[in-house]
Amino acid sequence: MTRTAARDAGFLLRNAVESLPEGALAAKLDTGRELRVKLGIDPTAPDIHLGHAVVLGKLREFQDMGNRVVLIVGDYTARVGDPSGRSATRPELPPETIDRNAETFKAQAFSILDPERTEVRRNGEWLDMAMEDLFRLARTATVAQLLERDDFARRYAAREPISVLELLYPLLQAYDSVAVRADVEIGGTDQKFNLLLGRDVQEAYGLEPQAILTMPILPGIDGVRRMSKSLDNYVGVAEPAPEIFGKLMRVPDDAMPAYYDLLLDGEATPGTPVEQKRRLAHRLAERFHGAEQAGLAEERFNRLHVERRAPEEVDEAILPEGAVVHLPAVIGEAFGITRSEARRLLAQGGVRLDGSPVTEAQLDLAADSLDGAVLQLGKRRFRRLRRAV
RNA sequence: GGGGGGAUGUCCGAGUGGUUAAAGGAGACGGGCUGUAAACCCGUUGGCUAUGCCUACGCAGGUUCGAAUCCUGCUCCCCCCA
Repeated sequence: MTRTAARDAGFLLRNAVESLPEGALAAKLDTGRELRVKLGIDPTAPDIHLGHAVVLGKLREFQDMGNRVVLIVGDYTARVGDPSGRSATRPELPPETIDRNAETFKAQAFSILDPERTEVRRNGEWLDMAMEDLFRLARTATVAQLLERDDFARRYAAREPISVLELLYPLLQAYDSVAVRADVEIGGTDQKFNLLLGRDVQEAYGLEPQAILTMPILPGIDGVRRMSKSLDNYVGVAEPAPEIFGKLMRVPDDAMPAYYDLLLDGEATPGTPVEQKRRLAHRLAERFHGAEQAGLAEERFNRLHVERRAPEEVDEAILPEGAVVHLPAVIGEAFGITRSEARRLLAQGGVRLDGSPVTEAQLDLAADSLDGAVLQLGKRRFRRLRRAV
């Protein structure tokens, strides 16, 4: 074993959960050849978020050591739905949605990965196989083995439905490893079972089994559950800088260390919690949008939440026609909420016009008086009103 | 093939003929406070041409003055036996 290989392996493992089998990763690195490091992502939602960024960041490290990343866009497996960590069967997605997501996904992934050392593949290339080939694949595992998996075991015990299709999912993912001849496969800890199964299946197909590497799961901005689009607790890497900044400012204080560990490489975190969080928000906004945008995002945040003023740039909303307009209707139109919601917000003092709270008594207003005014909903939703032309 | 259980609002989950737009919780939103869109406290949470009206408890019918609650058919799900 060369010292470089051992050192690289140590570096790669520093913030990982585990790599199996023991020593396999170092041995692969020791071969000195360009390794094929696989990551599969199902484009069930269009955006890459910080949870993905953790794993993609790890792949980038592999690339920087001269290895090749094989990014598998699971256009085919997305139609099955990964049951990992799920308590229920996923809804089916129409193929057009999957295609669209896949494209956005690829583009966003390159904000982290080095395109020169990345091979992007869609697993529809090989998973759209003949029944005969599926038989061969299906023979490589038993039902008992598949039911070993945590989530299956739990759902089975709780008498919740598990479709045969879902049961098949891990095998399909495993077959990806065969198809691309992966040397290493990366995933979150929730992927451990699938990753390990990849080894068995590769062996069954006469290939050298991959080493696996699992990364911790990044908590979402609720600080509790995993970051995920469907739980709506995510920060997308393609979101505007002010969104990234603001969302990160609301992660609970005690979830901050996880973010620092996994996204900022365990960088030291001096200062009070607010200062730490500001730095976290700034650094990540900067990573995806550059220093200037990050600075502007922070200024905007200060303006909104420290100084309590409207931002400089406010989207416009057109007033309904007529000399007199009904405020709930204006609010509803401008922010895309129902009029009933607008009325409730009014009742709760959540609506301001040019900074002053609006009371329920003033529901019908002259359109002229509203032209150019800034309508505010809560602390952070603003629209500048314009008369209909 | 036989038997049993279930489907409730964004989600989970009460409710078995009448103050039920439907308990409770989660989430979300608003307000207060502040060190942040943290924490904590309070409130709101179907829609609307709004002191009222409309829609809603898997789907379609029916019984009744009145149904989420009873009956019939259908769809889907779960369990047990074979």
